[in-house]
Amino acid sequence: MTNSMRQSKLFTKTRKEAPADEVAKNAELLIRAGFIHKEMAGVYTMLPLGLRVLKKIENIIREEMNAVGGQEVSMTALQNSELWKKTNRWDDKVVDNWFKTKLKNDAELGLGFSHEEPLVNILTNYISSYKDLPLAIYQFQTKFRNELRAKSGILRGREFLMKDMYSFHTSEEDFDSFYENMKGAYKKIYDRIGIGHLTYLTFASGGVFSKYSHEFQTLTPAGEDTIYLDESSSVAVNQEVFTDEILASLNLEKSKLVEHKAIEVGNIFELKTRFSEPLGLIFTDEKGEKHNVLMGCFGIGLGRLLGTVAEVLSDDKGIIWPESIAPFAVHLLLLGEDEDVRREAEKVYENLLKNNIEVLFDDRREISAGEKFADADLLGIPYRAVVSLRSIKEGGIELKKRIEEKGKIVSLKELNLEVLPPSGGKTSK
RNA sequence: CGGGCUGUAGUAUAUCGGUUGUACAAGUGCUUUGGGAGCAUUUAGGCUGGGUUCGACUCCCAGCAGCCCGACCA
Repeated sequence: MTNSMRQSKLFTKTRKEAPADEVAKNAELLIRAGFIHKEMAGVYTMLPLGLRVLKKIENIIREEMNAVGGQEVSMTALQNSELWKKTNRWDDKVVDNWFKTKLKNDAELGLGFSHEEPLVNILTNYISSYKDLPLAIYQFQTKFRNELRAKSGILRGREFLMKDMYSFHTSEEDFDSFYENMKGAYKKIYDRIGIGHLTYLTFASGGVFSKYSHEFQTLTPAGEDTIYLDESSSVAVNQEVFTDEILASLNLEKSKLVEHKAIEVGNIFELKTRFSEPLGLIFTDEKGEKHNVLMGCFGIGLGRLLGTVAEVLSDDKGIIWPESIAPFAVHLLLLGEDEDVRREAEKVYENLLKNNIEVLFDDRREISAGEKFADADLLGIPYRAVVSLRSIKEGGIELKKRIEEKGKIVSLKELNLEVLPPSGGKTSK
């Protein structure tokens, strides 16, 4: 990914009007700002700016997955139906959101909505002893889900990029300790992406695999889920398991819980031997006895995360990207047609480039100052640096944070110091 | 999948059973340049297929597409 870009060369353009066919704020803002393009209902293309954000989210997740010992792979979207028949997940009555297709010879294929089956199948080639375990394997991969109804803009699509990790263990104890590590890793991800303060660990239904699962839910009225939050302990319960029995088991008092709408931004759960058994993923222990491998599954939808940030971190003028995932660190604006001012702005641009600071340079001619400001607010890049006759007269560059009302005049040197990425916030061990 | 609503230019909208109007965007020229500029000029539109009618973008039917509510959602 290039470090910088001239806005005059960027093929996307901002729009003043919201698209008529989007009601969700996340899609409305992301489309107006030119981050995404709607291909059809629930299917969105990533444009240059959106892709930059997505890649940054991906890298944050990758760092945290590697920190807990994850090994990255990339599995196929096309799925062998035979494997899924062995686990009884091929039938449309069992999994109703399959996209299926056929080879020329009429053999049936699926487009993966999840990847337990192929990964377990791969590992039967490599795991035979307790010495081969534990393992945690993950990927960033496009998932296909034939949703009956796509909705909420980019939050619930039919095709989306997902990080899915699968873990493999010899014992419940080993699984449990890894599961706790993953809770921590997920928390770090949400903190680093800038929605940690709104995101809560939530008890949810366990579906067919186990009694409960855990979701990470980000509070916003735009959410599809309803959760009940205990603010003192920061623990929440999804409406789907909101029963007296479960509240009691979690030591939660019903009267203290507050109802919220929330977006599910992550889901972690235990698989036990649901897939290792039918697919024959077996290890031999120290005594020479054979057992099915125990598994866990850990998912995060990246597009949904991007949409959640747009939904939650925005104002009436546009998006407000956190520095950690902003498409660029600085939005440099050149105002006016004065040649000296232009030379000065070019100098600032070159200097930021040299210092490896990601900058989007609005060098466009024939665009009014007001329009450039409106664009800057809409795109939501954390720092706005203005070079104009006025800023030069006042002694330099006007630097303003997206979240602030007023800017200040800084020198080129001060600009570099100010916009350098924060040193903290990297992966902690 | 049940229910409801909607399809007019690249975008957002208006009117109309009888030559579709406007704004923004785009092109050209001039002016303007600190909060989505001005003047002039040009380009560009009725989802698809049937039906009713002298005549359909408008009414009717079907299809397709989109949105909303519900159901569903490892």
